[in-house]
Amino acid sequence: MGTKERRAREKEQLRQQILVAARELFVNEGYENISMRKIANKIEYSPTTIYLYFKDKADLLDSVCQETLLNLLNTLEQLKRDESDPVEALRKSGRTYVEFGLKYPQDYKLTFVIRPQFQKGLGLEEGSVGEKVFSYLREMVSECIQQKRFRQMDVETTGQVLWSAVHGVTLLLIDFPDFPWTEKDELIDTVIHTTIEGLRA
Amino acid sequence: MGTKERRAREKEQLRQQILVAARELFVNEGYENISMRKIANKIEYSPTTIYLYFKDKADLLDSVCQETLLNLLNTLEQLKRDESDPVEALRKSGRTYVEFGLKYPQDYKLTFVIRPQFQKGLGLEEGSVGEKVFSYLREMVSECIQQKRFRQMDVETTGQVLWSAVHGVTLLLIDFPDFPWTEKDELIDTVIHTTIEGLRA
DNA sequence: GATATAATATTAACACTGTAAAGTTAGATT
DNA sequence: AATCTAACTTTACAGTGTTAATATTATATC
Repeated sequence: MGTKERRAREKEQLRQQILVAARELFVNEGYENISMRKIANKIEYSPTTIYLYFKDKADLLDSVCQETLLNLLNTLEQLKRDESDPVEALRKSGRTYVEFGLKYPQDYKLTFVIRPQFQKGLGLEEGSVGEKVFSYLREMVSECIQQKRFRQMDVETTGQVLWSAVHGVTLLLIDFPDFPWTEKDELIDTVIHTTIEGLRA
Repeated sequence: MGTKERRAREKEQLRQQILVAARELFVNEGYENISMRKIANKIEYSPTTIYLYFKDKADLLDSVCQETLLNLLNTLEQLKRDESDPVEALRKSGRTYVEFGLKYPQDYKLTFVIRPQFQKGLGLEEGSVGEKVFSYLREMVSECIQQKRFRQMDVETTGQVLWSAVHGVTLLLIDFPDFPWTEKDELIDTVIHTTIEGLRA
């Protein structure tokens, strides 16, 4: 009989329900302004039910962030296909990365800034989604170096330099929205362009 | 009579005492793990006394961060003097900035990541310490452009690109200490070097 | 020196937090 | 029909930021 399967499905459904509610609340009101009780209210369960699905609030955050990373990975991988020039591909990926961060600013902060504060292990372990995102970057960079479009530098270091640049501009734009930035798109393009020029052979 | 002055001095002393205690606790255990009661315990006053000196916890954080910015500004300005080559001066400033962030990682995060979450106005207003830090950067950049060592680009944009790079690498190193980074000093140098190369004329 | 005044600090309280432990209920298995 | 088990809730605890009311202390005035 399929009752066990149905039950398992229902359980997974509630888990998802919690995740959806938590993400929406975290994103709209900030992680520290959201209590387990508020999440519970939203899904119409008692607060402690959440603890049957997630170890604690940090674990719930963790799961929300895993989803965000998966989301980011999918967004990036949609690009990869149609592009012969590896440098151009990298530029586009950079833009997409920053745009993702700005489209979901709170998700981005949650994943790359808030979560590390609560969760020690950074979620970039072998086989994790985070690791896949970085692998994606590594491959593109590797291509650029192999085709001698970039200086013959360590692939890892090169990737990390690029990550620093896009991460930096993303966070600055998110955190200081009132700062008199250069027009946003221009700034993003310039950051990416400058970094890529600096890496050129 | 100097009693009024002495009183004012004493009041300022307690204010400082609170700030010192708050910074130490925030930095060692994280902003959200520190309660007003814990700060009060440390200085051996009742919790509500703090509210006579600071509007609320966010305001207290704000003041701590102002000090951090002043600290950063002083550290940077100590460099400025002895350096004829503006590009080299900029490189050194970049290194100093990142090193400052890594030396006081929690202070850095508090100032540039946590605070914006609570305090809307970013503390870069006219005449503020934050504004002075950015002015410092602007001047160095301006020098590089005027001497045609950099591309003839907008000074503001150029500064923002540099800020993105150093901010990015600083935060990544702080937030993901377990990531298999390239050797730290090498990474920092490469980030700064790459960005500067990308800006070169 | 006694008293009024102002500055400073404290106590008590409120509504809320994350979460552990124990209690309840509904459905499946025997 | 009795029992077991998984899912969920109730209750409780120790701690949170913050406000209002109160108490204490130090100074100024008489």
